[in-house]
Amino acid sequence: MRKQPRQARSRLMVDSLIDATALTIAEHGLGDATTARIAETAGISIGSLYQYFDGKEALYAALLDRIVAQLLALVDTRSATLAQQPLRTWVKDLLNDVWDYLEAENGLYLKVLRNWSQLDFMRGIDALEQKLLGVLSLYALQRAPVVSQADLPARIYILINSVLFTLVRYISQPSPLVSREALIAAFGEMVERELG
Amino acid sequence: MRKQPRQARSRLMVDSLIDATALTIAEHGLGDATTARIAETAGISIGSLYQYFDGKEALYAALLDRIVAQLLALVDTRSATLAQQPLRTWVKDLLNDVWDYLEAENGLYLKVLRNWSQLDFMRGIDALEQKLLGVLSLYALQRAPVVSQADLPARIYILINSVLFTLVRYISQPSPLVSREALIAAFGEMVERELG
Amino acid sequence: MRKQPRQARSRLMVDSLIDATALTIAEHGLGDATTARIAETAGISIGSLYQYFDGKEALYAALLDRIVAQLLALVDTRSATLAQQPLRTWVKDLLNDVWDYLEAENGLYLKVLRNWSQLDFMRGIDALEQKLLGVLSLYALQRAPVVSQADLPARIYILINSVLFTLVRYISQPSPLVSREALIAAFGEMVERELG
Amino acid sequence: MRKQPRQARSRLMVDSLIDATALTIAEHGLGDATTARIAETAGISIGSLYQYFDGKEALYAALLDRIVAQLLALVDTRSATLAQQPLRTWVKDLLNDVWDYLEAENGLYLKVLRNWSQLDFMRGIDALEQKLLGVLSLYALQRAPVVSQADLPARIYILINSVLFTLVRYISQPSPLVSREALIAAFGEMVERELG
DNA sequence: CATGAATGAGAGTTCATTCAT
DNA sequence: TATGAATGAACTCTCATTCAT
Repeated sequence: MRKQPRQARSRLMVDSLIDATALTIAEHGLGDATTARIAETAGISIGSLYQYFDGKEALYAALLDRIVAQLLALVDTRSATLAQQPLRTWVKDLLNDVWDYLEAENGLYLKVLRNWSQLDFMRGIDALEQKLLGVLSLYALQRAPVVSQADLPARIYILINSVLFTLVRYISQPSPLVSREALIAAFGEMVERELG
Repeated sequence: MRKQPRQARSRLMVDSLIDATALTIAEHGLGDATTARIAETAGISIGSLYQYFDGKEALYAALLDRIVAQLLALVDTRSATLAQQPLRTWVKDLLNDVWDYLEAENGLYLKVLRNWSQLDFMRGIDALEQKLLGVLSLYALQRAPVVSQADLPARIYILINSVLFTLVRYISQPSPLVSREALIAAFGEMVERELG
Repeated sequence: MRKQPRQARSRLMVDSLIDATALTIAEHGLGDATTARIAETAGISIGSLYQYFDGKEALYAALLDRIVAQLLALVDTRSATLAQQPLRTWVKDLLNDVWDYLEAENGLYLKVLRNWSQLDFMRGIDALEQKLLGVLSLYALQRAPVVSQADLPARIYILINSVLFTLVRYISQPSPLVSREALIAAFGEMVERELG
Repeated sequence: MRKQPRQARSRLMVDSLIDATALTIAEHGLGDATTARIAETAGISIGSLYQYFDGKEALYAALLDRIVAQLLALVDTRSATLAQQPLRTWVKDLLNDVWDYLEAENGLYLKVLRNWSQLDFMRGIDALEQKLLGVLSLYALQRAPVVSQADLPARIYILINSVLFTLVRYISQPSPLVSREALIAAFGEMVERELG
């Protein structure tokens, strides 16, 4: 990033450009998301775009960062209530949060994610994985400190990836064989079974 | 495909071009896989490339088709032995097959898959999903015909997607927390638990 | 031309290729008349095309030659009767011949001529002009040997060009203001007035 | 036209590109008038060319429009004096104007017109025909309101086309049999005879 | 003689990026 | 700081022509 957006105006500009990037990718696809279109969507000139971002790649990185940050925030918000309810319920609530996030604004972020390559998608999931690993490990320790924790990370790893990828896949391309409720319920049980 | 030149030569050319497409994507990424580079990798002229394929998109589609076909073949080959061994073992064997396939030739197909956008990746998985749904449904019916089959498709859907995406993710970017054996074993158990 | 088409087979081939050239230009326009399409229309391979013609330009030249030759033949055929009827009638008959020729086979040659550039069109008209100049000069000399012949060539030049270009224009893009009969009649009178 | 950049600069650019298009066609012929050559002749980059025109066809259309507009302007300018002189003189003056226009700048526009296909050439002549039809019809009505006007449009149609096409042909490829003066004089008389 | 696969120069066009204003 | 005209490398794709079979 070329400048530190310390000023309010800068922050607005940067946010507006990331918004525009998401909108443009969602509407035209990653391949046809030109800098010109992004700048136009943001309502600024191409020249200005380059004052806030080093180029297209920086824009994409910032968008991915934002999505990850927002997903992390969802987990953070839910974390507080983990101790007060069954794991299954907590998972369901969290998944509903994520679902709502992905479907918000006409599925804006979902469309972005669908255009993303596996490569970058996976890269972005790292942080999310770390966060959930922390939250769930703590939970497991408190509830069942006796359980051998040797394979706990492995289980959590599998669960997180399974749930996340399958969720994105389902929302993108829902199967007529499964309802949203059934999917979320199944995930809730699966997590509880593995960690409970 | 534009032409059907003399059978044998043609198939060789077509195969060689699909190979070249995979190699080029693996090496340069999808965005920098130009027709010129693909033709060069195949050792032919651009003009010839266009005698066998209508363009870049046709090349990509053919590559995806080939990968899906080969994955389907793996499942088909394993299908025969499903009745003769525990589901858990069968799943492990199949996953090892897939794993080997994805790692073959320096991870060629894995690299291709990583560069693929979520969108197209999912599209290609459809056929695989159908096939496994058939195989596993039959198995479940024969083993436990009593079990309520209402949510069987849902369970299979979740399992297939969970396993497949997580597998690609892990092979692409292995976690130090989980070993290959642990992952495969965990999947084997997960499948058996859900369908057994 | 690469070979002297002395043999019957060769003549057939050459004619067939010129036919194909005309058909292709008429259907696709000059810009999209590729050698591949011409060869395909002629029902032979591209390789064979190059055995009979040096290339695209040679093909075009041959087509133009044919059209000019056929127009010349029309004049020749009519020449015989010039002495036996009023000039006006003779002109009308000739123009009807030309008109029919241009409209024959779905306006094949007309379409070709419309796609031709002014440049080549004019080049081809030269021979026609010479021929008509000869025929009409002779006529004028015999009928009115007294008339000062100083500006006879000029008049004939103007008449031929006026009639020919306007004819092609009208057949290509008929004006609702003028009927075919009116146009031909007007030309007949114009010629008679100038040379009579 | 893709953009309307700051008025003055834009018009200059657009005009300069149309100039360059004419020059390039005149020098290399229509078939070899590539966008690269046009941009080079205009002294700008290809990218800039595409900021002002949608492509080659748009450039050609603009050039044809300009030529037609300039020919129309010649007629307009001369129209004022039609009532004050013999028709024959007026026609001669107008033809001299057109002649000078076509020969200006080393015959630039003449060369362009020669390279044009009959098809497009005719299309462009439409407007000219309409204009002259108006001017001459008015003249004919005022001078000889008694004359049956039924075939006036037909006569004018023939005259305009005859004169225009023959003029272009002659300037392109002058006949040694006819002088410029003789040609123009002959046209003057022909028009007067038909409409006088 | 006939074939048609192979060639590759060259076409039109796009777009990330720069920089004078 | 904002602008957007200018750039030109790079892209996809075409097609006249050749030549081994």
